[in-house]
Order: sequence, then structure tokens, then C-alpha cells
Amino acid sequence: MSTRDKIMDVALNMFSERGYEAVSIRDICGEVGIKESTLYYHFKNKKDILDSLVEKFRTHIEDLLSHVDEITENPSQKKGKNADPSVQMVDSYMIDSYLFDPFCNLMLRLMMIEQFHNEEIRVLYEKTLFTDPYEIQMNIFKRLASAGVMPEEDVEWIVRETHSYMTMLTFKYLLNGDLTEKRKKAYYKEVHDFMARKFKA
Amino acid sequence: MSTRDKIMDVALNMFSERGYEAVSIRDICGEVGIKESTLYYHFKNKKDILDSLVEKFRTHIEDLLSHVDEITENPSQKKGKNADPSVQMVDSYMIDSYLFDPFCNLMLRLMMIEQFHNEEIRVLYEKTLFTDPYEIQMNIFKRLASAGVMPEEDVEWIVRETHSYMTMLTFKYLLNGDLTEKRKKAYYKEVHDFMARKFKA
DNA sequence: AAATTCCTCTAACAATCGTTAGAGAGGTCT
DNA sequence: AGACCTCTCTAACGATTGTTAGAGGAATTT
Repeated sequence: MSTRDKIMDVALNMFSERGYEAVSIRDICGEVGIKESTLYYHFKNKKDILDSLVEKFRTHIEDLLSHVDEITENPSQKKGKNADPSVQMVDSYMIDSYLFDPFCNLMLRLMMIEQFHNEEIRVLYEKTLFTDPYEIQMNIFKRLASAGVMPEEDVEWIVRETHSYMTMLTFKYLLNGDLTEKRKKAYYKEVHDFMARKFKA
Repeated sequence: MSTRDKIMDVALNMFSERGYEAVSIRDICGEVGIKESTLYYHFKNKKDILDSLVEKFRTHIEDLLSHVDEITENPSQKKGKNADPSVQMVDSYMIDSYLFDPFCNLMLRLMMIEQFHNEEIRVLYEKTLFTDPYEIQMNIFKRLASAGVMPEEDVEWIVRETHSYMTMLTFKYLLNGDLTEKRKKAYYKEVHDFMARKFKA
């Protein structure tokens, strides 16, 4: 891992726990094992580290979203014997590659902290935690409705309830305390219970 | 308002927006209009301000909860002509006196920021945003079930869905950006739509 | 009137903050 | 061999951090 990547990695870990302003350049450099002046060779100032993290996250979720679109539009091309319905595929993909992903999870925590005094981050935070997930689920269920799996008129509220349930669980288990295996398991179990009951038919 | 109260008020406003560590003693004193040494007459150190805020919040929600219990157990004693069902009474009370209340709302924001590196605040945060609201709603709906309004076996999932929906809306509208009238209205509307659909019978 | 308590001030402290100038080591190109 | 680029270092800068000692004015108690 390059020095620049190491700095971003350490900075993200510290920013997401204590907040951007509370972490000093010396804190980061001490953990990375470099002198402060070396950091300024890789970043023009402290803000630049934060901006680089945000930019990295932005392109990261862009890739994720385009991959999700791909799955949603071609649900049958999934490899393996039993082709899952797209809703399960997308959900498990979003959970593994997004909510459980160390980089994304820490970025969500960072945005949760910084959104109150950084408008750019606030907009990104709202988009990635509320708007995008809602639209993803809406796309899937609309597809299911047009395929005759469920009535068109029920789609909106099914999506709302599913989305709100998963969002609540995200805040409760994944954006609270450390992201331990125990919390991941608790999250997964509750998601599974909800899905099993909601779509038992 | 006493100097001590003024300090706590200003500190809460700043802490809840920028985080505890990012706010300096001089920031607070400048806004209050006192010298730094005066602050140290009222608080023994910076941490003492934070601790006092947490303690104030703790007793505040204790009072709220005991009041909610009172309403839940005696839903009929409400003044006015049309005695609301307790669920509506409690919900509107919790919204007005808790989520919309400036002090409580700012404290929730503060806890949201500080929970990641302060275990005491994390526990309080989890209790006030997830555990308590769930139990309050559970108590109400169990009462309704035992009164024959709804089947006992449905109670758990009705509560789960109602609670998760309101929690998601809280994060989306009330703990995101400034607590403007516009956001309050949006929150209220979505709560109302959900309730109207869920309990249209 | 004297003493005491309450509250705020001036002035400073050592420590830490973000940041920079400039030297030097190692590798690559001409 | 010399010029150049990449990366890290030593050493320091002015500003800001949380905190404290001690003086002074106003109100209250003795």
C-alpha cells in the first residue's frame, strides 16, 4: 500500500470515530509512521485528505450503482443453479459490498458526523443513505409488479416499508458502535426475519 | 437566563453542529459574551459542560417517559371532547416534546456525533432513539390488543413496522440539516400518511 | 462599618495546532 | 558523470488550544 493510501486509510479510521476537526495531522502521521512534512508532500493540506476521501467514495458508489442497475435489468444472467429473484441478489450485494464493506461503512460514519456542518457532505449523505437505496428497491419492485408477481398499486408502500425497515436496522446495528461480527449477524438476522415474513408467499 | 444556562445553551448549539472537540472554550465564551476565566467559575473544565448537558438530558427524558406511561395507562383522562386513542396522543406528545423540542433535538444530534468514541453517550443514544420508542409503542399496542382492537399475534410486527418507519423518518428529516419548519412539516406529513394507511380501519 | 460571598475581569502558562523551508537520500534519464 | 525527479527527513513558524492565578467590583451578611 502506498504512503498516500496509508494516510487515507488511517485518516478515515480516525475521522470516522472522532470527527474531522478532532483528529490532528500529528495523530495521523504518528499512526502511519511518517513525519508531518511528508504528509504535505502527498496532500496540499488537511482538508485535501477529507476531500480525497469523499471523492474516492463518490466514484466507489458510482461503480456500485451501475453494477446494481446491471443486475436489476438482467436478473437471470446470475451464475449458479437456482437463479435468485433480483430483490435478494441486489439486497445481498448491497449489504456485502456497501453496508458491510469497511471503507463504505466508515465513510457513512464520517458523513454522519460531518453532515451537520458541511453541506456538500450532507447532500451526499442523504443521497447514499436515503435516496439511492429507495430508488434501487423501487426499480426492483416495479419490475416484479410488471412481471405480475404483485399488484402495481401495492408497490409504493411495500417499497416504503421495506426501505424504512432496512434503514432503521442500518442505523441501529451498522452505524452504532464498532462494526463487529456480532452486530453484522444481528443485522442480517433481522433483515432475514422481516423479508421472510413480508414475502412468505 | 443565568450565565451558566447561557453557556450550556451556546455550547449545545455548537457541539451539536461541529462536535465537542471541534468547539473551543473561546468559541463558546465569545458567543456568550464572557471571558474564558468566567466559564471556569461555572464549570470545572470543558468536559464538565458536556457532562452537564448529558445529565440534563437524562433527567429530561426521564420526566418525559414517566409522563408517557401516565398517558398510556389512563388514556381516557385526556381533556377535550373527542378522546383520542392513546397511540395518537402519545405519538403527538413524543413528536412535540421530544423530536421537535429544540433541546432534545440538538442533544440527539450531539449524541449522533459523539457516540462513536464515547461509550456512555453511545448507550444513551441507543436507548433514546431505538429501545425506548420501541417499548413505548409496544406498550400502547399491547393495550389495544388486550382491548380487542387488534389480534394479539399481529402486535409485534405492527409495532416493528411502525417503529422502523418513524425512526427512518426521524433520521431523514429531523436529524439531517437544520430543523426547519419545512422539514418538520415533511416529517409530519409522512408520519400521517403512514398512519392513515396502516390504521385506516 | 467590616467581612464575606458571588461573579467577572486581566494576563498569562505550557502544550498543541496546521503548515512551511530546505536539506538529503535513492533512483532514473540524458 | 551530471541533471533531474521522487520521496522523506529535521527544524522551526505563528496561531490557537485548555487552563489557572490573582485582582476587583457589587451585593449580601455579620
